[in-house]
Amino acid sequence: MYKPENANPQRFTSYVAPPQRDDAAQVELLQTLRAAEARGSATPCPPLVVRVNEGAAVHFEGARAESVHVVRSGAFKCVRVLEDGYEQVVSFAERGEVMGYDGLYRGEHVTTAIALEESTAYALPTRELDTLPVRWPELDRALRCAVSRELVDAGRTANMIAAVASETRLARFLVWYAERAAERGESPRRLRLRMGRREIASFLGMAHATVSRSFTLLADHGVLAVDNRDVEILDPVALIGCSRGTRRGVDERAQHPVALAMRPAAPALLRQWPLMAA
Amino acid sequence: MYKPENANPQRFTSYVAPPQRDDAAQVELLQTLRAAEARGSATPCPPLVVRVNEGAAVHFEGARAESVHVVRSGAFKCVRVLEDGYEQVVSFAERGEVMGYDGLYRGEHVTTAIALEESTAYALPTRELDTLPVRWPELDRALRCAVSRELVDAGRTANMIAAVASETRLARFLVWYAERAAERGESPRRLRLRMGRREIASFLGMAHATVSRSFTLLADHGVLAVDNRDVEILDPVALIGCSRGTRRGVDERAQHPVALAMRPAAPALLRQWPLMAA
DNA sequence: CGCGCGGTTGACAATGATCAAAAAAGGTGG
DNA sequence: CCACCTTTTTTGATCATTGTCAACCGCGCG
Repeated sequence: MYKPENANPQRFTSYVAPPQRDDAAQVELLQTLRAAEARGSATPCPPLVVRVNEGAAVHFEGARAESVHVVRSGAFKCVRVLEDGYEQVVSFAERGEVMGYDGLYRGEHVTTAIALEESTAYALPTRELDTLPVRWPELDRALRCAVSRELVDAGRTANMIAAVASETRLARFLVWYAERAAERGESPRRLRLRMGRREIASFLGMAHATVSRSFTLLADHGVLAVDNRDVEILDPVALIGCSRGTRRGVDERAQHPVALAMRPAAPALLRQWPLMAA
Repeated sequence: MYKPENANPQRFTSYVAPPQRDDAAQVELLQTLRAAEARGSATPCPPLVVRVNEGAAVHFEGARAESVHVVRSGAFKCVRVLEDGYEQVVSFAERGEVMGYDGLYRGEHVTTAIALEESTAYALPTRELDTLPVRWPELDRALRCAVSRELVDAGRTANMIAAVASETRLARFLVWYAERAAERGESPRRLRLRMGRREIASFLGMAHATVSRSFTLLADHGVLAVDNRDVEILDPVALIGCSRGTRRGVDERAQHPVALAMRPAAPALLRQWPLMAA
């Protein structure tokens, strides 16, 4: 999915506040990583908090992996710039998600983590990761869990990209995004996308024009109400149906993919989806 | 990428040897996880070793995540079965790679790990993961590193699937596969694919017919010698060129993608590729 | 020997990438 | 507040790529 139009890699001229030790952020960090029991016991290592504004990066592809980051507020995209300058979005991260853990393997970050808006992140020095379990067992456990979640998301990402139809890809993306919103306690129906069409396109492995088209297609069928980056899910059942991407039967050949997806999805799937509870 | 032809999920009738504690496997496990310094210090937790033959699974999607697995020998595929029965291959794992770590997040495995041939794996009980750092620091560190590697691979996977041209996808897959072979000390030029065309297709998000076509295409151009699952890389430079998937310029429109990829790749990229050393 | 399976190849329709341009949104300065 | 610029998004038109269907081949196995 190379698009030469995208050939100007972002220049990181934006302001990056120098990281500072922040005692008050201790409990926060643990809570952010959604460890249920965040005991405020004293730890010898108050976390670093980094503040960046839109377009700035907390770590760079190829740079020594000195820390792993946890999103505290805002949103990030993790990208790799390919040889021809195309910016491949590998993942999106919001509150509670880990970025840069993949840098531990070789000691170099393999992605650049760029803020999509004014954001903050915790920085966990990789040096201190070895001793973390003894110094702060709860955090260690929470971090493990968060990394596991990254792997889950990676699998889902593959699942999104691998889908045949472009509407299916977008539908899966939206379902995923809505679930994440629900997990953060936000509305799973009224979504505010933190990223542009081009970034969604790069993430899903398609042309940005096709992303746009898929949005309008779903909107035309009454599944979504799209207002730029504000997306409202009008018909969750249809969206899920579309995300399931069932192949058309031979006899249904003439019909439209989206129309076909309108038939109700499996009840089991629906029940476990937060959208349906709302 | 749904293919109804693939709608018969594997029946797991194959033999699975009951796991057994194996004292002798202690050092092995550490070495397998490629920790440089594997001290043979006594640990209170001799690893479990599981033996499976082709088609059998070490863990199932949806089952309680009681252990994380590390491949000791052989090869595995990690799959998710979608609602319509299509088997999506999420990852391939060979010696030293971690499977099922994504199960920690929810306590349930999200993939089924199926052996592609007669294989063995270590099972690390998730219960013991909390105390692992104190009981066996080296292993903990090695495991962290291996998990990090999984994340790196996940990013590369996305990179493979997201590529536009089918030959590019396959080329990236082969480059990745060759690098892994090299890391395991095997030849990076003579590859034995452990998986079938259909599994490659599912992994790369394309139709199996297209995978087959891409193989023959690369073979016709002298890049590969393909004999079923035995693939020899005849022209590494061309393969890398193809994997870089540079878009054709406007004037080169008439030429064939593979032919265009024949031009030499960036020296920096080549130097760091194990193929070129051989 | 026939059967089934995995792989290859052919033909065809259609999806989506690409090129291109218009329209909308956001930001800046008068 | 409006004109003006840039960026993002939408929409249009065209054509190659690839998914789909289907036939065929080679191989191992019962």
